[in-house]
Amino acid sequence: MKVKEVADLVGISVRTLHHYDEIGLLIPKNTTESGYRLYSNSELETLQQILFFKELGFPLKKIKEIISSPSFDRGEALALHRKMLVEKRIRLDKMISTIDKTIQHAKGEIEMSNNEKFEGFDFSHNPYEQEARERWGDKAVDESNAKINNMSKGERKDFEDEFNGIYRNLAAIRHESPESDVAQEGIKEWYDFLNRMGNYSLDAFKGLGQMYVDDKRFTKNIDQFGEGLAVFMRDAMAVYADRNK
Amino acid sequence: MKVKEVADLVGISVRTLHHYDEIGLLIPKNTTESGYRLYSNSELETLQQILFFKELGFPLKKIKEIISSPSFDRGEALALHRKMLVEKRIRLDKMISTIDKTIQHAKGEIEMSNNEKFEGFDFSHNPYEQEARERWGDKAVDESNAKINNMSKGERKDFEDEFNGIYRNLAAIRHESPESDVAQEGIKEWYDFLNRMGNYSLDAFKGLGQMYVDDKRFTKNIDQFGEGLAVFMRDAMAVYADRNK
DNA sequence: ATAAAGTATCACGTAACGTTAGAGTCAACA
DNA sequence: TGTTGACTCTAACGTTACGTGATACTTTAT
Repeated sequence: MKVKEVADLVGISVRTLHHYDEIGLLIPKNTTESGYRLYSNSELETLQQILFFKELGFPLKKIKEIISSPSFDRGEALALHRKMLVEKRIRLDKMISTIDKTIQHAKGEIEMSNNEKFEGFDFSHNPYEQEARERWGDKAVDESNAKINNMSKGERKDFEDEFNGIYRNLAAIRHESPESDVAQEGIKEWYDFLNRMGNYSLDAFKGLGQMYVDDKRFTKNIDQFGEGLAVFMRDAMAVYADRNK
Repeated sequence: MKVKEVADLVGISVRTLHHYDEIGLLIPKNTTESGYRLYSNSELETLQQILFFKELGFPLKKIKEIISSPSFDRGEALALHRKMLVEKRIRLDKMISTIDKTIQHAKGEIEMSNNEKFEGFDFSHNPYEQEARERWGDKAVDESNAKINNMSKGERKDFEDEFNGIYRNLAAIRHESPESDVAQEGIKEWYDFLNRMGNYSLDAFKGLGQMYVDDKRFTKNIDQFGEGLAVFMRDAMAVYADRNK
């Protein structure tokens, strides 16, 4: 399919497709001899994913990261999309009921607090970030665990090997400065690994690091690999998060 | 209330409030001696309206026009908001069912056409424009009539006087060129008048003009004010629409 | 075969803020 | 009562996600 066909099908502009090509978000692999972009069926599916993420308020840069990640799992993404769309609908319902209340309020039928007037509006920045923050505490761990529990024995072994490998590596370099290249490379591995499990924003990642120190259960587990590793990781994770946002 | 209180309450940034002040969308009437912005309760309500319109995808410029219009009716706006939010929820439901289908499709359980893959995504530009387009045919007229029927006798008289005045003026200048200043000024009056009734986009306005000629019932009515007025209005309306978008 | 419609690549424009930067303000605490 | 620390101001440049031409080539329709 050529640009305009695609654009009309999904209700976006040709310029938008050009733009997605420019920034490397959706580059059609095929072109005619004359240089016309040709979109395959699979590229249409990717476009669908992109639009889902967009509807959920993700910036294009993030979308690119997500879908071009080798660990990107279409099925998982679809499930997440569904979940977030449902949440969005809940918010919409709240807004509708807020309007109904406001209409009554305008008629002088009921009282309304300032807080009530804005129910459903508190998208504090980004719904995804909100999700991420919810995952800070235990959710992320729970979800990771659930994922691990669903693995076959072989998969689990591979997983644990990789996990331990990263930790051992970090333990080995824990006396370096958290800003050093070697530390940042090690922590990047950790970040990438985590993002193959759950979905961590940089803020969430930073918060997670803080938790390694604040929550003694974590500290204890982590420091088994080497005394002071938790503190080192927290610092390196903070540096990593600040540098990459 | 001071900026940050407001910002935190509604979940937007302080910068956003500053911005709304800069562009004249929401200027707090009160300030402390030291120049701190102070938001009153009524300004909070205006902010609520602004955020509703924003959620519906209106650009700030349009929002400013709407809420600062002397004919802006809070009650009517709330009703419209409600309607559009419900529509948006319907679209969300479609997207959710599209996802469900896609998940099944991914499992190889069902077939899916390209069109199906994008159901719920066809926000061809702006949901508001869609509404406007729906109103082209008769809806606008119906709604205007409904509004007129709800008027008191005095109001209706004023309304008819203004209406007739505009038409008589247009009839008087119908031999000028549709591009002339005098024609464009006359047609602007008509556009403004209509927008005090319903809500016409420029495209809708242009389409309405075309209808004046296509639909003989309209032509007949309009030409009572002067032979050829319908055609003149259609042309002038098209020019006006094209120039102002 | 010639216009109309589609496509391509620059490249500048725009909307709605984000993000410093530098400086004044205010309540609270030592 | 001096000094933080949280908040506020204005000013101005940066950013995201395209919009909007301008100019030139290609394909489709008549």
